Amino acid sequence: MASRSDDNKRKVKSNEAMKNVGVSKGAWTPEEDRKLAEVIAVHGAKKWKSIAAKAGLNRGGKSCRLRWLNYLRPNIKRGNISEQEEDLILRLHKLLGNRWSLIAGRLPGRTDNEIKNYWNSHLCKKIKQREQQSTRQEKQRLVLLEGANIPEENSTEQADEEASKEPNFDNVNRFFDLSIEEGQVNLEWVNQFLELDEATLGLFSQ
DNA sequence: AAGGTAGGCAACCGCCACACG
DNA sequence: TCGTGTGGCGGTTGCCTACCT
Repeated sequence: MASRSDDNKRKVKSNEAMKNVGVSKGAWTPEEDRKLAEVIAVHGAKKWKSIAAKAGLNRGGKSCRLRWLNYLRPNIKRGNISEQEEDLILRLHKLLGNRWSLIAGRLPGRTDNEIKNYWNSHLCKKIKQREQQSTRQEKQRLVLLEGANIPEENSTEQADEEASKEPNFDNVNRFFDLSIEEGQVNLEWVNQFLELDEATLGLFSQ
């Protein structure tokens, strides 16, 4: 049974579709890429709706923007994400969560879309494997502690509570505020936040 | 060789924030 | 101050390809 919100979504969707009547969708052709790049070379990458019109493209402004940012933009790197980049993505994701554009901002030549895709197709699995492994290790540890009757230093509940804490976005926002000179920001907390133990990192270098 | 399946990735969708008149 | 248009973002979809049976 479809919910009311589902119905609303469908209505919105059909309205969107009506707005886009006559607008091309799907994969971009080399010809479209060429036209888009030419117009941006002349007029710059702003006012995407007018860029689409000037290029004579039957595309929406959003589509043009996405194509430019994710594919046509100069100095863009594609594929072959290095171990260093992967490590940085993992650390930044731990710090920021799914704020892909911010993460991409710290990886020159990489796009938010690429990083998001890479995360969803590669790193997500690694994280799950890591979690399963650490759960197993924790269970083994508890069994051993129980057998030896040793009191725990830190309960799993406390650990879970720590892990579920929201990142401090005030600090995060300051870190990514490029208007602030680096020297003015105390980066000590970043170092603390990004410190992963060697065992954790070791799992990703295997 | 043909059909099925899973993974990767480009592109789209919908929401939100902001600029501008 | 309000309404509208546009751009930016994260989530999601769907196509293509490689691999498996």
